[in-house]
Amino acid sequence: MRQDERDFLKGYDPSVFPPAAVATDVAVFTLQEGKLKVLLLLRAEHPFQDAWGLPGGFLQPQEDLAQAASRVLAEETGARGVYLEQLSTFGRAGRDPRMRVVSVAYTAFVPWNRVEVRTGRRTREVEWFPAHALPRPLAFDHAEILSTARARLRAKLEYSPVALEFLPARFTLGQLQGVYEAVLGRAVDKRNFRQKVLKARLVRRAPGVLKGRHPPAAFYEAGPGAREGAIYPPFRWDR
Amino acid sequence: MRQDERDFLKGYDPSVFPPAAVATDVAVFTLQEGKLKVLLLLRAEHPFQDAWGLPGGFLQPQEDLAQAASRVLAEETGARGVYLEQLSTFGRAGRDPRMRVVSVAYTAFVPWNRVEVRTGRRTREVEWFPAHALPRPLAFDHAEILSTARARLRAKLEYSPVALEFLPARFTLGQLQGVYEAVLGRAVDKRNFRQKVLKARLVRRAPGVLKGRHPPAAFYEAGPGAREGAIYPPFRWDR
DNA sequence: AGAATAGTGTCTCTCAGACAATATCAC
DNA sequence: GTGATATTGTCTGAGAGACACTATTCT
Repeated sequence: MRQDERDFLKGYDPSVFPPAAVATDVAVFTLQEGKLKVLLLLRAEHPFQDAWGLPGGFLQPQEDLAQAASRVLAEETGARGVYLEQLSTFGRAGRDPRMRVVSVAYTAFVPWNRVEVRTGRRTREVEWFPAHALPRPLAFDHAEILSTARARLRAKLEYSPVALEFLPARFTLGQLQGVYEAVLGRAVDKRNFRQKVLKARLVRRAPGVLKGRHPPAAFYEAGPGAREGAIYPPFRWDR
Repeated sequence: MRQDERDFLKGYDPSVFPPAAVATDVAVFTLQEGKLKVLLLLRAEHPFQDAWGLPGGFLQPQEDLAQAASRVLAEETGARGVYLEQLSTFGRAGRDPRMRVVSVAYTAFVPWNRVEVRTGRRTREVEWFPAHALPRPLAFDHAEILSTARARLRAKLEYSPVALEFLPARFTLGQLQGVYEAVLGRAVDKRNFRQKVLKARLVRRAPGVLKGRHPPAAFYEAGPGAREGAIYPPFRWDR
């Protein structure tokens, strides 16, 4: 071994790497029947066996954090191809009864019915719960993670095009308005809403109409103002 | 051992906790001579010996993440009593040549001269660098952490009272405007600026004036509109 | 016919941003 | 006196938000 190689390794001392496992938890939101819902699973194994919790698991050696989150989500719930965004990291000592675990939480927003959900590994059941009626108690500090995630979602709604992530490529303005109303938890004025999303170029007309139980509604799609986390003009509706 | 205790431990299997160390890195910003600066240290040990990098270190067994960040910052730079905010977590495989390390990054914004900085553990020098003239290369992925931190700072400036964190309890409007100009990197109109911060109640008049090299400037302090991360009316100045 | 939703326009008020001249203090 | 900074007000244009009625489709 050459001198420079020895120097290189000099900084490695196992005693400076105290044991803390790295995990990831994933909060997936969707909109179903006009309500904001979260994907939870009934845990089949300890700890917190038989409690509901977020999909989660440990980081594997060669995996990036986002990859781990994506893999864990797929393994435990079957949901694939979901775009995940890092939320925050939770590492309170004692949050996992087994040992010190630091968990990097991710969130996702998906159109209802775009993800296939099934019961997976370490899981007894997988189910969408209304965000305002979660089962209690949740495993670990998952209640805290979820409340952080909801706060982030509400904030992002006002300055980013997140709302579109809940919808398929083509949607009606009524559906889009429904997303805002469900997340914000209040009604918004239809005329102001339409005027604003169109002026901001958040959406633009797409071909076709949705024939529904009543008058046909025009389809819209993401507009040029909705490019990847853009939309600086903040959105606020009514009071 | 009782059955329930055995059940409890059943979930513990060392093989599911692959070795990844948890670390923390801290990006401290300040304003000095009208320029945004970052606190860096010259590393005295491997890896990246003799390169500049952020203060950082490993999580200790009983420590919360924020505590670890605070301790590491104090040990390596002497800065104490700094309010830290979690930024994001960086965990790309290979970001540390020794082993897999996941780092939870924190940021802080401090008034120039409110922190005592000195050379500390594992450190050869500690110095403030202008944010737009950083030494290269930086250790690990610290360049990426810093650019994320700067982006976050710029965003927060517009909808939160972060700017006040760079200033002492009493300050002049000229100083406050200087913070905005340094972070945004452009000039803002003095009249619009004053009108806006006062109308938004971000600041209010404090007793006294600052006698300087020229006309005395009135002191101001944080106003009722500046309570902990509030200020929803987004700030934008000029173009 | 009735229920449910789609679609549409105007007004007011507030705020963002452009813009310039005078007073004060230290040297 | 000079240089540097403090302080002050008005106008215009854009956007937020309040507000109500008609048309369509399905049952």
